[in-house]
Amino acid sequence: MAAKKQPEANSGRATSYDVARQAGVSQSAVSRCFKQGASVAPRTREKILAAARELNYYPNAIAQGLITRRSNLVAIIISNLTNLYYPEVLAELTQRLSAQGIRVLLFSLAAESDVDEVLDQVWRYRVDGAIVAARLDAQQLAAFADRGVPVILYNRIGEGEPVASVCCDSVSGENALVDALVEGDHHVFGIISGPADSYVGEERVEAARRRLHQLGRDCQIVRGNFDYASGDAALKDLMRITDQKLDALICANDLMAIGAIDSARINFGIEVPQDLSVVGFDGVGPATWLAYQVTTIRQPVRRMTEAAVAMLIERIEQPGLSPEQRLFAGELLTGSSARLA
Amino acid sequence: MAAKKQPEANSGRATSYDVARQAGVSQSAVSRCFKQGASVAPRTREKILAAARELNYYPNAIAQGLITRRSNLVAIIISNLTNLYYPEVLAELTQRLSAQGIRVLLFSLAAESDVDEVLDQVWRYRVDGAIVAARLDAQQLAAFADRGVPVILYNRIGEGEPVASVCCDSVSGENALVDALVEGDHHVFGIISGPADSYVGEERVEAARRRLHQLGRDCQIVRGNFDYASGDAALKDLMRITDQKLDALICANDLMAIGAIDSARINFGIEVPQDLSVVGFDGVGPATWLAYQVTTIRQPVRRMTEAAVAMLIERIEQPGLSPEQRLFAGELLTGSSARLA
DNA sequence: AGAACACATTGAAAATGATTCAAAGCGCTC
DNA sequence: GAGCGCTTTGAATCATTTTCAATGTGTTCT
Repeated sequence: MAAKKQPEANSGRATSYDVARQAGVSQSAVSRCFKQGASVAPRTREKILAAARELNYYPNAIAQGLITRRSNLVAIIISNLTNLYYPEVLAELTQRLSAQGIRVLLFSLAAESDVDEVLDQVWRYRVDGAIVAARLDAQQLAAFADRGVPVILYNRIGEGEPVASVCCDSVSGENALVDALVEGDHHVFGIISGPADSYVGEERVEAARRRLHQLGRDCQIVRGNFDYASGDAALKDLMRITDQKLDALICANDLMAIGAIDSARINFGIEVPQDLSVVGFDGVGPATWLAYQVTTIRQPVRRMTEAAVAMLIERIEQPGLSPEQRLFAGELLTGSSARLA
Repeated sequence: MAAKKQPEANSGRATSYDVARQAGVSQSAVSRCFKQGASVAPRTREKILAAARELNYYPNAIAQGLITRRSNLVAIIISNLTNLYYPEVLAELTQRLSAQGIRVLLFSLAAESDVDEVLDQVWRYRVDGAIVAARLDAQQLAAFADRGVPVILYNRIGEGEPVASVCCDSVSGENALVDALVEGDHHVFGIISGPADSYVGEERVEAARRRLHQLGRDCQIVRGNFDYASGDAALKDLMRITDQKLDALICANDLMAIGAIDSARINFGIEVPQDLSVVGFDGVGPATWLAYQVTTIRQPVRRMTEAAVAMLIERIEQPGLSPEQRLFAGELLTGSSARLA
């Protein structure tokens, strides 16, 4: 007796048959007992639950998934987790999905080109849906559509194909930033872009450039890659190639804005915002740190993730739903990294 | 003909039976064809692969998991994703596990007390193993052991139970920091701790306190909670309660060190490191930013994640393995936030 | 009271999509 | 034609859901 360790007869974990035997009912009764809204007599239910507790029984989600064709798994495909903006998004998404009884299968890409390799795994696991914050080409989007796996794109829209998406509006955000800078009487503009393959990066830069153009301002664009070091490097580039004295710097995200601010202050002895105004995008944690207080656009992460999860679940439950695109306006955060009117 | 959209006959995705029919072989042949090292004649393999390609067939990992009792899923349970240190760890872990053909089921906890709720799901999905960077009590650890699910604790050790773990050595790290500060002729020490329920937080503070004591130095400890704002707040507390002029500040992580540095400089006009030396722990991204260059202990994230994944896979494959504890020494990063000898 | 009926419970069995083992098939050689 | 590999097939298995028919239970009507 004392020698026997595991409570269930078999070596492994208990199955619904074990519970059924223990409770003296049929296996299907056990199944119904764990299913919401199935008809089981109160007395039977109690017996079964007692047996289940005793045997430490937990329904096998794998077997459930096989028969119901619902894995209750959602793939989250995210390109660079290290970007300070994404951890917050990821945490929000997983917690919200969890609350809906959905599990997250995480795919973190080192490079965008890995996406095909992870898709292979996405298909194999028969996920119910996917939230993607990485670049998908038309063919990959079509693959999702063919398989009837709903996708929500996060901060990007389907290029070519119509796909459901949740985005923070780059255009209105950059407009607000540019307008504020122009009203603040800035004249020589620089832009630090994101990496070439970044959707939001290109979108933000293009929006800023266009608005500047509308307002009769010219600008110098240099490429960054969203990280701190590239903000520093890009500022150095700008200082080298700009003949007039740089006045205002628009960065495609906060991290580069911070890199540029540090670089200006420390490498060039430029006062921010007195001599140079710097604005970013995202509203990540460090943007609000005392040393920076970046003037930026804060993405409404909570509302966006909430929308993404809600839209995904809707589409899992009603496959035919139209590819709605939800655009959220960011909030202009007036920090002290820019001299505004 | 043109009206027929999906290549497979059924509505959904193709199964091995569909492929078998298409290729004119038995279903088990298809199975073997997708299994590494099974014997299939070259001609048959080709026929099958062609059929599979045509039908867009991907083996159903759910069904595989059911029969093989290997889900190829590993749970990663992580307490606060927003701590700047964890995204890097998470990205490394998922990529390394991916490379080994293992998928990540992510559980992100808002509070440590949620752990029981996610464990329920962990059991249901029959994960092959788990990597946990959250507090597990003896009972929860026992539950893993009972089910034969190997666990690797990340940056914490099993309290009571012996469990496999991968840690960065707090003691040697804090010793190095304290020694450097003492040699740098500091006298009035402050410590900002982590939240009460943080394992590493307590460990680091205790190690620092003990070393200071050994060297005949006293210290004032105030509580923080690992985030930037709490570094600021804790510094304010310290300034209020310390009667002598604070000389050296030891923070349980970099984020609080950065908060304290900003607060000292901006709220109190204290020069860092001239008037106050600040040290942290982790070696996260912002620690190396130009504005901070925190003197800290950098955790060898790559080696640690590599070890965690390797240990986990070993234990999945050989269930009996002993609960090894691997301790990694961090590297002292001599920044410019502390005045050292 | 007894029959008829609605209705909640229950259990047997099929189905889900793979792996795997024993047994049969096939192409050779001797 | 027996013997020997290598392939291939058929059947059993994994743990669940779900359908369908059967059983029981209580209510109402005559």
